[in-house]
Amino acid sequence: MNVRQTYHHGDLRTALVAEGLLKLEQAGEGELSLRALAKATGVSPNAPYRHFADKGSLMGALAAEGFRRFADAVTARAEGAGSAGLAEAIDALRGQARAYLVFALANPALYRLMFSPYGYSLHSESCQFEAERAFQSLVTGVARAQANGWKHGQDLAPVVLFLWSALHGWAGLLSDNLLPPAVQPPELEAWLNVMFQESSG
Amino acid sequence: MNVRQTYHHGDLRTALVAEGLLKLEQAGEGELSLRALAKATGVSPNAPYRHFADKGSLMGALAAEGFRRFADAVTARAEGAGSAGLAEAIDALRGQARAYLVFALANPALYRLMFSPYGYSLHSESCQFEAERAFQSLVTGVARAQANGWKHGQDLAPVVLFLWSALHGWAGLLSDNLLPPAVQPPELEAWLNVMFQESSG
DNA sequence: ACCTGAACACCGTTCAAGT
DNA sequence: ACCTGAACACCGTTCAAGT
Repeated sequence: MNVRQTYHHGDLRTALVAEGLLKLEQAGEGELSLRALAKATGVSPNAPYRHFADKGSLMGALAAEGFRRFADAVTARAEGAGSAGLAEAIDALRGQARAYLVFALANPALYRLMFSPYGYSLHSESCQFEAERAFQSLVTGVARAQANGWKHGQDLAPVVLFLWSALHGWAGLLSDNLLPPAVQPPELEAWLNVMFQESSG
Repeated sequence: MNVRQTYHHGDLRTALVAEGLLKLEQAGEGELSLRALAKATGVSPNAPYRHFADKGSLMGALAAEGFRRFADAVTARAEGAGSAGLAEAIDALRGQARAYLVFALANPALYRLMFSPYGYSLHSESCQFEAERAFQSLVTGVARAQANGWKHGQDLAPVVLFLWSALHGWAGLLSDNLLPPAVQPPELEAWLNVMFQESSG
């Protein structure tokens, strides 16, 4: 993007990350190459290697920024609720679930990168930290709901991991376009009801 | 693998698919290149193009074989149960869920390919057909459980898609190694209990 | 009809060299 | 310390040519 006059870029690292986040949602992860990113920031094909050990590290930096925003989005919804009762605890947890899916569906390529099987997040300490922050926020939300009687009598861990599975799975099925052609996706609230509403309603 | 004496291979298409399925679980999707596959079957780099339009079509053929096995695994568990009652209906559905996860965790790279965001399954009609077969089996299972009172009062579609989300998500979280380092995955049955067991148990 | 060989435009990555 | 240029070993894909 930038045409550069000086020999040194100035802040190539930041520029690469910014350009990467941009291109990610425009073109998808498959199109995201080191060389193209270098070209877009007006720099030679191997200049990125002064700032990142390899492509995986650059991807890790993008994922880290993703996890930062993601953790903010998921924890923001958890603040409001005290321990007032079952309805409030479930409402708060439901809000977190909603925030999770809204983020994933608004940033599908970034979400995919964050949870990619290639383990980019292992390249970045801050990934681990931010991912843990988001996860703990879910744990807290579930624990509060359970303390008020929701899914009573089950261990905390399986309930948290089941809820996370459902969120992760729905994010993937929708944003990867995996539903059979004839299937109309339900409203988000109807989908959430399966987890959070009494079945007799 | 094969050293060939004749100019024509004989059944290159089958050989490529077989070799592909082998390499997939050995090396993962990232390592699966057209050229390497051609080399492994003892054929020139572009011989595959006589049998597949492009790499996506070859991947589609692998995914198709995956969906065939997958649909078999998931439907096999659905046969046994008549409409004897709630416990039997839930047991049957739970069996399908178990079969789903056992398949996904036994063939992680194949499962990933089948549900990859790159839409390989769109290249193959048989993918769509077999995927639909597996999906309908889930729909039937959920409908039978609902007819017996499970998740009563909710629409069929959201319940099916919620269950599928949870299965798809758990398969991904486990096989892509996405759990935070400190988190011990629960037993499969404990995880299934969150969906299928009364919370007061 | 099926396969080979050479070529093209891309990759990630490395190494010597420039400022 | 940061960047360039040329090179290497890979890709997917195409096109002319061989059997």
